[in-house]
Amino acid sequence: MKLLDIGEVAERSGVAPSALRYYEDLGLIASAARKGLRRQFGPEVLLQLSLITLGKAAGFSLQEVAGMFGKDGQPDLPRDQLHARADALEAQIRELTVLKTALRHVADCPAPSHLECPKFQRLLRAGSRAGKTRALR
Amino acid sequence: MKLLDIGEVAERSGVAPSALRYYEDLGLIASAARKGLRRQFGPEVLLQLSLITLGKAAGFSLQEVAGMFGKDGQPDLPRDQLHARADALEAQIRELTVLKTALRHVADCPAPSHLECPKFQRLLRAGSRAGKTRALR
DNA sequence: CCTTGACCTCAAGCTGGCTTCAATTGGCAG
DNA sequence: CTGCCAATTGAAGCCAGCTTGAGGTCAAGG
Repeated sequence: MKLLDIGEVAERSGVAPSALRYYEDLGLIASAARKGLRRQFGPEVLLQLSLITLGKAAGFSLQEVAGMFGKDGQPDLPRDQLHARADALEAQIRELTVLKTALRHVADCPAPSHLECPKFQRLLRAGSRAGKTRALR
Repeated sequence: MKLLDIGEVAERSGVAPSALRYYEDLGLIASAARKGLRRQFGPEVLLQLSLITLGKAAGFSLQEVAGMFGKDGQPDLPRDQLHARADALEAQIRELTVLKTALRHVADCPAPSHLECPKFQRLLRAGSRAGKTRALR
């Protein structure tokens, strides 16, 4: 098994070395060994980093990502909790969709004041309902 | 037109008074008047706050939200930029969908190691591609 | 008129997620 | 063997987005 220098991991994953060390501190990833002082990472960290990056992009904190997938990339949570996460994601997706629609509406609707446009208001109300649902997590 | 005390706005919108003052500092909302020292808000701030809350939930910074909708709730950006925003949102939605699918897969697939499951790897690669696209904004 | 309590301002503090810096170590090419 | 250059550590710093605290104001009810 070939091991990777932190610099190489950084380059391949697009994650800065300082961030990688930070992740290691937090226990999100683990280095396989040391060569002298230097961390040597196994190739699997690249996949784990994809997972982390994806989770972050999805708006989860590092702690939350760590909770979903242990540092081995295995799920740490029971199935029902994972599904609950997925449900929360679905809710967030609905919210984003509302915002997207609202944005396109604003871009296209020639009404003078959007805050008074009934269509727009409906969109917003839908959004705030979604927000409340999501607040539960 | 009836004006609202900051406490009432807080209660109705679910946004803390301190946050409301902070938003005002940033120019995201404006108080219509003062009664003595006390801010008096027009009722339209409630709608504006929906917008702000929605934008935040969608992962935009306050600055970005401010850019999408001025403090009057009117679009501040030219149409094409608004559409560009909407496109970015669509990309983010795709990412979230990938994560959601990955999560459900992890919850349901009985494979011993997900990082080695081909289905899962495909999901992740799709996700990292999306991530690169989105990095452009 | 006096008290109460919601509001005010300004400054400092906090969390998350890193980055930067200074001082040091050590792998490896020549 | 030498010297370079990448990597190491620990502490400090930075930004966003608020919250908290101290000390002050004032509108309204009794």
